[in-house]
Amino acid sequence: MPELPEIETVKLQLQKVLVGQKLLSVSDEKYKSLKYKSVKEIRREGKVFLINFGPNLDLGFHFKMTGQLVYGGLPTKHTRAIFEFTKGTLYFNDMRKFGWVKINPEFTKTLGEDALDISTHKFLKLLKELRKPIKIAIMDQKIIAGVGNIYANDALWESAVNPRTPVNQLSINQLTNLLKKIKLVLREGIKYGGTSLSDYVDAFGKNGSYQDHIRVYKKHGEKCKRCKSIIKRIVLGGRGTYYCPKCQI
DNA sequence: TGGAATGTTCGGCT
DNA sequence: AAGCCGAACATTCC
Repeated sequence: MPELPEIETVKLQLQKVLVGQKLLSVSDEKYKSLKYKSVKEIRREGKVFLINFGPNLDLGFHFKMTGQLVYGGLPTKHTRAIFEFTKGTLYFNDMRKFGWVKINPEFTKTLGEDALDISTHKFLKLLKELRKPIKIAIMDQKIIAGVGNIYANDALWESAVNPRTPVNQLSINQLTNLLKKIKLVLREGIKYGGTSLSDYVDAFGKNGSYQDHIRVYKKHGEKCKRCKSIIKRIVLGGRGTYYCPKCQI
């Protein structure tokens, strides 16, 4: 469950059911130090999901491409870790095995400020000297944390900026507006419970519905919702990139 | 069959 | 230094 809105959706759901519960059993020895401890807090840092069991004791999950964190039900063919709490069981499923589950992951220390929280001032300061394409910059987790391919494509379409434009060629106004649009599409993603195009399901195994509101991601060959030109696909930084060649200059 | 897939990291080249 | 590219991770789907 890849990007910020999907992790945030799971976070909001599990906050309601997991806080206060005691961890009774774990599927792997490496998590045994958490046994019989209670969940103090659930939080999200960028695309990382964290369960806190006390001072400096977090269980962190990264879903990478196909991870799922499902509360209740039964294990599946792709279940990689199981955490049994007093009132229910949490399954970490990951078909492609790129994801990870770690105690106190160091990875979170490398993350930039959260995409939903970063100020315009800080965003401009971090970006304005860069010469790399704007899409690469906003997906760089060390710069801002949480934006992945779907929402990066859609935010760039919303702000009418070409994904390939070098950051230092964008005006202050364009960058300011882009940050607004990044936050807008992320909030919309959360509102719709995330994007379920392939593997993502929420903490109760249900699909999100942002896929019904996507602007350009994977829409190549279709008409732009703004100007009716045909959406184009290119590859940028090794990732599929979708944009309107007419209104995203 | 080949290519692509919501993420991240690493090595190598310019 | 900064940026770019391809490969790697493992698996499925079209």
